[in-house]
Amino acid sequence: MNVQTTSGTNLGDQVATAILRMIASGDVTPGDRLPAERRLAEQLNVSRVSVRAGLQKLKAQGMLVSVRGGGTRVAEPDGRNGDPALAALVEMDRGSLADLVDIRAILEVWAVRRAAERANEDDIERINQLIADMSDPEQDRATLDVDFHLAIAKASGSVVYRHLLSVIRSTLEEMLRFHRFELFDKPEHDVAIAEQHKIIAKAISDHDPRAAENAMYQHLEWVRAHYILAGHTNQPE
Amino acid sequence: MNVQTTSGTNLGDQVATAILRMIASGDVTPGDRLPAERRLAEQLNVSRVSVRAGLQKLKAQGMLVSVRGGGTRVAEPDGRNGDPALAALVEMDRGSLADLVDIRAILEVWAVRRAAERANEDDIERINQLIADMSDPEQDRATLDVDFHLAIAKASGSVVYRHLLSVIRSTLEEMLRFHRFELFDKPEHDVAIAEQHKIIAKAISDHDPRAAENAMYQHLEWVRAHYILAGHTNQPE
DNA sequence: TTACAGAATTGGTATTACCATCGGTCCTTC
DNA sequence: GAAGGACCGATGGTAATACCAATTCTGTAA
Repeated sequence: MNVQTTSGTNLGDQVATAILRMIASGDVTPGDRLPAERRLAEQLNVSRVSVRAGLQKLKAQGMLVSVRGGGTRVAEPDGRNGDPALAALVEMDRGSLADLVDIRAILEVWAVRRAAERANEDDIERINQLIADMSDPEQDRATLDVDFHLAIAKASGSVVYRHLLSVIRSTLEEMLRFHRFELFDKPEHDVAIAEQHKIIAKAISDHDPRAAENAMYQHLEWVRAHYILAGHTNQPE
Repeated sequence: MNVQTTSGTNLGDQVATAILRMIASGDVTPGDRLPAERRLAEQLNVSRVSVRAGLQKLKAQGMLVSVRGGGTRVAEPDGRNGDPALAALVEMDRGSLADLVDIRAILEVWAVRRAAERANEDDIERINQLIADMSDPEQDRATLDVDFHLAIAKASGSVVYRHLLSVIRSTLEEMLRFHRFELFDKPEHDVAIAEQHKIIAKAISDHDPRAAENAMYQHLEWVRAHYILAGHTNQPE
């Protein structure tokens, strides 16, 4: 096979699109190991240098993972890393942190409406299971909270949303961690949050988009008021 | 200088962080040309292969731009290209194209509300100027339409929003172009769109967030009905 | 001063070689 | 027969060298 059939200016990019095609066409699925570099070089009729250039491009985007001696595999769609450019922007302009929280909120509201519309039995079961787990004092609250929102993301049935959310979420977490925001975990808050989560879960189970949207909005407003931006204004320092 | 001082497992990543440091410290600013690959290899005491690996990582993230014979430069924070991972997702699941349009819509609604709240004199003047230009048959409609939305993005005063929008927009355009969607440019549509734009512009000028939000929502619904998804369902082919 | 030709610089590709790590095979041992 | 370990091949990572293609710089001539 000759790689020249693909468009692009340099060979590395052409190799990247060739690999991308393999993934898009389903020849290799997440978790699969793709052909060795030397073999790819032979198949695509380019040098190993160019193959590595193409692979490195995809690895930098988090689509592939290589391990020395073990091969190169297609990464799971989850666990994508954040957008470095976005992180840089937020870093340069601290005020935009509030915007990021804001935008994430409207995306979550959108997602929960979709989830109420499209959620299947498995999704609903998963969500209700998480709600039940929250009554268990043994479980870790923070993890359950994240899982709850991830379950909604999955129930929304939109890979695009899941991707955008993961990008925003990781950037958000990175920034919050970097600036040492304290997320005071008061026990009385858990009760309120658990109650809000229950309302959201019920709306999804009932397939009531309007109610779900509303409940999520209320929840996020509550969280914003009590946690992240408590005492912080929107002004750049 | 020895690059071993930086953390990381492979040399390419260490080179990348070294370059990142140069940018972060202000040694090189956007637009500047950084040292040639051979020189970097010498300075960092690694081979040119490793230098290229590091540079390619940053280039894949859109932070650097190389031109054969011209050198490698730090990219401007604006003009970032889209998210390849997002494009790949949409490519794999054509149905998510509708989601992308949907999400862009709610982001635009959010932005126009912010614009109505925060727009300053310059922003409003710019927007009204574009509205005026739309009456000029000499001007290119498509360009003006894009500029109009960009002007609103700027007026929103959120760099985060501008970044996310540019990511989504470029992916959207890439997909639409790739699948050869026809954007029928009927003259009678121009009149309707111009009218909708005027309403949006007025709401921003009046600093009326509610009205702006509403007008933008109406506009995007109209566009969706008449253009992009006309005759296309949410089913993968 | 301007215009152009040529040299030097720079990123892109190919080839070759070797190292570090992982995976599976095969042999030993109990 | 099963368990453990040594071994060897495969694979990704790094290096050195050479050459190509495109750009940029430079010096000369008009």
